[in-house]
This record gives sequence, C-alpha cells and structure tokens, in this order.
Amino acid sequence: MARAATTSDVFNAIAEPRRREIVDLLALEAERDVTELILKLGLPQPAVSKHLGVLRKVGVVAVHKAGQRRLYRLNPKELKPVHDWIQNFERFWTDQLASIKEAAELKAKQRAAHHRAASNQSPRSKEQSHGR
Amino acid sequence: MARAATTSDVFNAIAEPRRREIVDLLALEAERDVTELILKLGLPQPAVSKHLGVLRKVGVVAVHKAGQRRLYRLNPKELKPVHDWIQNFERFWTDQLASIKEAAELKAKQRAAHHRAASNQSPRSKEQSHGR
DNA sequence: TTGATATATTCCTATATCGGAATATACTTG
DNA sequence: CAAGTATATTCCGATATAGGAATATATCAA
Repeated sequence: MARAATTSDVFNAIAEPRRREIVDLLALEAERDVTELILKLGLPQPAVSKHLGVLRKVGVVAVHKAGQRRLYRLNPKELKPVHDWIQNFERFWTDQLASIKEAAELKAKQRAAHHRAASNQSPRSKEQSHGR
Repeated sequence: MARAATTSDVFNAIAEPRRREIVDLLALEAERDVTELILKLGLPQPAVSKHLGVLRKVGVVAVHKAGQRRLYRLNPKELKPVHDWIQNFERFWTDQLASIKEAAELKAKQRAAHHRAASNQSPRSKEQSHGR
C-alpha cells in the first residue's frame, strides 16, 4: 500500500499548511465564503475548493448555502482528538521549563558561592553516514 | 508539484498513526531500542526503522548508540508547534461545553415554566452530487 | 575471522496527493 | 432564457509516500 488514508483522518487533514491556514481563518470569523478564503490565501479557486473538500470530509469544517455562496464555518469539535493527543506531551515541556529554571537558579547559586566561571567545551563526534 | 514537504514537517510526521504510536511508546519509557518498538508495534523491522527515520529527520526523536542497539528517546520540544497551534482552538470546545450546559439549563427552566413540549422537525434537503 | 544479531538503507511498486487547466453545476440577474 | 458569478469536480501529470523484499552496515560472540 501507499500512503495511509489521508483525507479520512484529522491528523492528515491538518498536515497541509494551507489547510491549517484555512482553519485559522475560520477561527477568526464565524463564517466565510469561498471567495473570501481565496483572497486571504492567495490560492487559485480550485485549490481552495479542494482543500475545503478535504476539511469537509473529515468534518473539520461545515458548509451551508447562502444564495450562490457557500458559507464555511469551523467545526472545532473535530480538532479535539489532535488536542487530546498532543496534550499528553505538555508535561514534557512544562517539566523542561521547570528544570531549565531550576538549573538556572542552581547555577546562579553556585556562581555566588564560588565566584568563579568554568567554561566547558566538549568535543562532538558527528554521526557518520553509511554511504551506499 | 505533488504533496507538500512531508518528512520535513512535524505535522506531517505525526500524521502517520504508526508514528504517533512510536511517539506514545517513547513517552512512556525514557528510552527504547528498536527491537522493543518492533515488538510493541507488531510491524516489520524495516518499517519501524523507516518511521524512526522520519521522526529523526524532523527531530521528534533522538538516538544514541549503545553497543549494537540504538536507543531512541523522545524530543518533545519538537512537538510543541503542534501543541501551540491546536491550543488556539481550545476555547472553542471549552465554550461549546459551557453553552451546552447553559442551553440545558435554559431548556430545563423553560420546561418547568411552560409544562409543554414542542417538537420541531424541519425538512432537510440533501446535498446532491453533481455526477459526471 | 566467522557467524549471529541489531538496525538502517536501497530498490521496487501501488497508490495517493497536490496543483493546474478545463469543465460542470448552481444560483442570480437582466 | 441568456449571461454572469460562485463554487465544485474531473482529468492530468509530477512527485512522494508506505510497505515489502533484499541487502548493507555495525557490533557482538565464539
């Protein structure tokens, strides 16, 4: 098989930068028609319609007709799985931040105590490529 | 052009369910070697190595050698852009939750006040396909 | 050194994707 | 109804992907 089901999965839908832009735009205004999006994105109309098609298919956006316009709105509920998944890693950068702060404080304390600076430079070995 | 730069972007890297699994596994243990991942994932070795290659390329995981094993660890920092992006939509489901609760309370109040039920059913027009 | 184990890489193929161009559909206005 | 506008869809081509099989590389053990 080739690539995993792209258009049937939120994670894949938002893997496309343009589609993220669309989502961002729809987060700012309750509703936008396609022409508005075309202008904001600076993409040709079919490209925008296709991206909207993908977002529609996974349910991240919803449409309703208004005359000849189609008004798109965000359906944020469908983004929640992404949030839920990434949320699990929040602790990592929180902790990291905490330990950076901690380390900084420790260093400051040491500086104060010792009144001397030690610059450490360790040589770095490069990961060699295996060649073909 | 075909698809946007896939393996050079965190969003694309985590678009693959298997790669998310790998990330999840590395979040549970500080370090794992490839064999461990192979067993946990139930995928053939080359597949796992390739997925690890992608994650490595975007910096989501880091490796270091230990004998003939390669120990992989998570580099959560690289996941932060995803978190930051999706975070912008948190308010939506928070708000939605709030308004659902609100609506429920309102409805309850109305029920109490009016003591009557009004079932509204609006006819729905189906989106027709254009066919070719 | 030889063999075994752990892991990465290459080659191949089927498939899916994105973009562009052209076209179809639907609604609106004269 | 005809022309125009808004949007979606189809067709095409280039590219990249994921998986499988085979192979390469590196380290370990005897």
